[in-house]
Amino acid sequence: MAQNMNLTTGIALSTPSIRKDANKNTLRVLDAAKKVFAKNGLNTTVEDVAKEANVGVGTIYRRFKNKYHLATAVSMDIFSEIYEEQNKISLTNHPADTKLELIFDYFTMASRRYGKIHDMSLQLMNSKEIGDDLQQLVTSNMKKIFLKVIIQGQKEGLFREGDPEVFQILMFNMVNPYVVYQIKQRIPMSDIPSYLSQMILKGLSR
Amino acid sequence: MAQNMNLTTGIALSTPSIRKDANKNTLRVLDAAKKVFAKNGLNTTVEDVAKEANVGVGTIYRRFKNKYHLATAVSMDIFSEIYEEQNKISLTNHPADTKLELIFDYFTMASRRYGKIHDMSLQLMNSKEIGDDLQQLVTSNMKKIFLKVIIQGQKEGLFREGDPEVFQILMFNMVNPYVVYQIKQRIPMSDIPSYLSQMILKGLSR
Amino acid sequence: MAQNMNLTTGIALSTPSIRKDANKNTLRVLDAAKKVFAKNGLNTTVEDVAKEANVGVGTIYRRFKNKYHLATAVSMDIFSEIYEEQNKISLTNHPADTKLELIFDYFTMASRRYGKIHDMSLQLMNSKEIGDDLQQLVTSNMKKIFLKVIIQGQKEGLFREGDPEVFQILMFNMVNPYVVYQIKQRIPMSDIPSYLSQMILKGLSR
Amino acid sequence: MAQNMNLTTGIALSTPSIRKDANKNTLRVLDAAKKVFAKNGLNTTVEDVAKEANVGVGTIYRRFKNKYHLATAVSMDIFSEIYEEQNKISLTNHPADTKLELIFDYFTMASRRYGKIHDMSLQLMNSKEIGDDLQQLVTSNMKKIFLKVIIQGQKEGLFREGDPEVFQILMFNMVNPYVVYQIKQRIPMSDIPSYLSQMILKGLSR
DNA sequence: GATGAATGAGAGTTCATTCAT
DNA sequence: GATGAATGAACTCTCATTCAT
Repeated sequence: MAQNMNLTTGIALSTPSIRKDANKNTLRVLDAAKKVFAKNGLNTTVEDVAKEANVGVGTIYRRFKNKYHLATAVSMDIFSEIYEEQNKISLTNHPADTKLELIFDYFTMASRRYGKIHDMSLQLMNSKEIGDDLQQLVTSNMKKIFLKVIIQGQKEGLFREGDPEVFQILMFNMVNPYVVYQIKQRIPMSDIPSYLSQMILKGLSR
Repeated sequence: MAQNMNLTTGIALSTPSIRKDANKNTLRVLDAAKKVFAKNGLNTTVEDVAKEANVGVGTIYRRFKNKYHLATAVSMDIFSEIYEEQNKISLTNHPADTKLELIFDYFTMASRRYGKIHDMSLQLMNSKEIGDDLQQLVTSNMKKIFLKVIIQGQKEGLFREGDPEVFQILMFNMVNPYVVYQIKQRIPMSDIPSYLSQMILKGLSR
Repeated sequence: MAQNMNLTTGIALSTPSIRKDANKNTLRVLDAAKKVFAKNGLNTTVEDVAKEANVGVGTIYRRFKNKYHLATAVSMDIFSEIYEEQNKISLTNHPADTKLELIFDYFTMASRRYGKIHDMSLQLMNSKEIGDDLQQLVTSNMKKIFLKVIIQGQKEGLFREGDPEVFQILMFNMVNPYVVYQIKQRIPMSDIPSYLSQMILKGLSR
Repeated sequence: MAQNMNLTTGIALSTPSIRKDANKNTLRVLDAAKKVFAKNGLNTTVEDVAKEANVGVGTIYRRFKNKYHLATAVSMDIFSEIYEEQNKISLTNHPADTKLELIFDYFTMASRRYGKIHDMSLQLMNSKEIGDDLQQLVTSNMKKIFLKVIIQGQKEGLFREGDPEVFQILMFNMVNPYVVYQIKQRIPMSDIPSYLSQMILKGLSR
């Protein structure tokens, strides 16, 4: 339980989703925060969130220890969402390369939809003090999916040998807001996932 | 060739001065800024830089219009350094794949050495208002090298077809501080470049 | 009879005083600001005001967008007060010359009592960007009273012909802190209003 | 000598004009300062003046003790200029009312031409610490002319009785930048002096 | 529990003045 | 004498966090 203790007021999470057992106000705050963080990243002020959520700032601080915990919760919420979708994909019967293609397709879209949150999450994850829970979620859960598919691909003879964890890191980081932002100025959004997955699939191929 | 050879680029952003001692001070500020930005990224305060440089804050503002201009100058300085090295590599007679390997080797090392500056630079480049000069340097110069090598590789039949600019974006972003930070917790630093370049070379191969 | 009495029960202003529906703390800030601005004019620092009001600077910025808005509020508050008194006078049945005498009497006293605020207000009013509200109050309301009385006097045959607006400007500016400051070094304060009004009444007489 | 010691480096002034005996650089600074103070008032920075004068800031500080002494010198220079002209007028054979008209004519024009300097001068004169020299010039010299003409007028039976000094103060303050600024939005510049002098002549008349 | 006013540390920036060259 | 780089106190303004109601 301790390991999955969430960031708010100690509600244990049995799964990555913070939304379960969350009280109504927590959800309002979370959704509002998602909106404003997507727009402004970590520069968002707590008051902005409060306004968007139609609650007082005090309410936010009752639910979340501080601004960074809130930001982390938002990140976790979104990554949970992505995780669940990707998990579904990983459980299908497709070959590894198809799975990766689908996974990237979804990831790219999400990365775009959530604006500066992806970026923000990376910042949080790399700031030792507060990034642990997020680290946990992404590492333990999300990355496991990438890993599973990579290993599957290696077994299927589709991907070359090499440390699957490192491959996973490369892939995970290949789709980031900067990449999406820059590529979309060259080619249509809809083509981005295919470029990405081809690059990765080729990169992994023997 | 000396450590300060390439500082001209960063200095271009500063208020030029006829006096030798003034420029010397600009270098002191720039070097100090490099140090503290590497450690703290954009969260660095101007006073931190001043302390590190043993100058008053006013001196910094005499040289650089504001904090972001200073940060940009630092970024440009470092990217210039990287650029020059990569340019040398690109001018050799190696085949495209070897060149990329060497380029990534150097890039990875630099990315690691300069800590949060790489990250900071990405932030700056993607913040329209202040990132223009940096954009310019990286886009016009550095990326051109990637581009040249990619096109060379395509001509040599080593790399597959596709928009070279997009490939270049993918490659450019593939080596970033998060990747390096995470990978180095799995494998020895010295192995990172080879993983990266293999991934990319494969990714580009026909 | 308290200082604020007339603000709640007095004649309604079309440009309302900020004191209405202002909460307790806003009034504390406003009163403190009045005190220190009277002493130091626009050189006053926000922290000075905060200290005098026994509140944090943040409180001031919560109430007033910036220092100039605060200064404007102070000016408006004082001019509102003066306006109300002058308005009362203008509504009496006295002949125009008597009215002017009374109006100037009050104006002179107020100008003296509020020290550098009168001067500050002039500065604010003539600084296009921030002086609009103040401009509005003074122009639309206060000056109208002068105007009304001047026109009345012209009708009564007491004052000579000429653009009443220009007369009004001359009168409005004739009573200013510099004048009062200098005259009071020559003659007793109590004699100042009579000198002023005689000068003006003569100046207007046919 | 002490009484007329000027503000710069102790050069004694035999007349109100600071320009006499002033070295070349002092004049350059003075003229530059006149230009920028006219535009920006006391907000002008010393560096602005230095740039306009094409000298270093150090040179300014060699010539003038500090910024306020420079501002005072500028004010004195301009008032000296006005003084000299008014003095000429006062020495003619016109009756007092004509003289006043001419004096005001010139004063109004000068007030307009020198932009924010008039305002600045008033500020300086009323700031006990630094305004003494200026006070001196204006009081001892300039105001004497007003005074002389007023007394002449009283003798000629043109003006009513009353403390001439107070009249002089009223007149001196009646022409100020705010008045001119506001009136010129109502009537043509060329009409302003006549309005002013009529107001004053009437105001003084018996 | 909810609110949002109050707090005040802290950041960026300016500029009068000094002083080494 | 002249220069202008350096200084740092001072100022404005922001915003995460607290706490009385």
